[in-house]
Amino acid sequence: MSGAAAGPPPVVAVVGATAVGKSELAVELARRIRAEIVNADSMQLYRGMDVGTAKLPPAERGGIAHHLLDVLDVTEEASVAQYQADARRVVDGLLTTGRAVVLVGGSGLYVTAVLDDLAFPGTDPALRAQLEAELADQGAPAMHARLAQVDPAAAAAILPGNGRRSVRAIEVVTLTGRPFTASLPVPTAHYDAVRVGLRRPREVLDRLVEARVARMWRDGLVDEVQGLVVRGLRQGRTASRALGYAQVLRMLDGDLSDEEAVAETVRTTRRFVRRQESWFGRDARTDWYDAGAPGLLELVVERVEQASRDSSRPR
RNA sequence: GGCCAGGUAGCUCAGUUGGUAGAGCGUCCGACUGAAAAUCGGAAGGUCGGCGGUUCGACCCCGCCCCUGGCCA
Repeated sequence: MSGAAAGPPPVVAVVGATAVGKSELAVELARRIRAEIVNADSMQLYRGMDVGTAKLPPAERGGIAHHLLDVLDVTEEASVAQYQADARRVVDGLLTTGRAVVLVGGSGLYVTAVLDDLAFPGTDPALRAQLEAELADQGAPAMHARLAQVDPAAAAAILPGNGRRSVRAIEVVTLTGRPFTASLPVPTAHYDAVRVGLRRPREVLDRLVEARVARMWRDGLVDEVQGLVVRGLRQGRTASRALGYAQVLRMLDGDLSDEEAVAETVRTTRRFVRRQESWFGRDARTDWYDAGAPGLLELVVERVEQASRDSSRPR
């Protein structure tokens, strides 16, 4: 034991499906390792989207600074590339001042964008709009066929029915003159992070989701959405599609009854949970923990400290 | 007790000149580079209520029975 302050402060990522308990663990962990928290949840970026995103209320943040929460207006479009730049800036700033980081969130691509080396090719709003109009007009298979002509490899990796991805690929090829990387590369770490994955049995998670959605309704999600409509939620391309928000909007339009909106939100959230597990589950660098197990915090703290010792040890 | 309508995938239901069954949702699995709480794909799953009969062959036609709902007594 040669005292503290050997290696660089740790970067810890807490990942896992919705409602598994990431936010709470992140706060406890941050207190223990004297870290600050960086949000990696695409919808918690929005100001005013609190109830429906299960954003931790300030009173429950344990005095820990939370970064990249409430940084977007509901009318602004979220973007991974923008998020990546912001998050990297925040993380680098913290590390520079010797502060540890807990990155927490359920948006898989966002987490990857921060932690791994991933460069996003540019975008062009006008071109994008034009391609999207063509997609709406001609359909996904037509766009895919077009992609096949300019970038056969990308076309092979993108399914014909997926118009969105075909459009983006065509955009990138047109803009850069280079092929679009349609398959995720073998990850190269940008930060030497400890990845803490939280999981629970499906049946448990499904019940938690159900309970969470019911609580959101009780806690005033409908009022929250009505307030956000005034601030332009309907015009917000990304925000208006958030789970729960999209369903309440349809309810306000009379397309769904109250009960149907709740049921639909539960249904789509469960689907989302499965996608999250699919995304996070394949990263072999993640250490998985049963989120319901006693002593979870100690296990995770131990893991982080061990990682710190390893990285400060001369090689 | 009589009449009518039903009984097909976990759920809701399609399925006519009789040729061993489909959809949506759910479930499981997966893809994913500027909307990612988005977008898209694959798979599993059925003694077609039961037993007989007609037929080369029955989810389909005939008979009996069971179950559900409704109407009439």
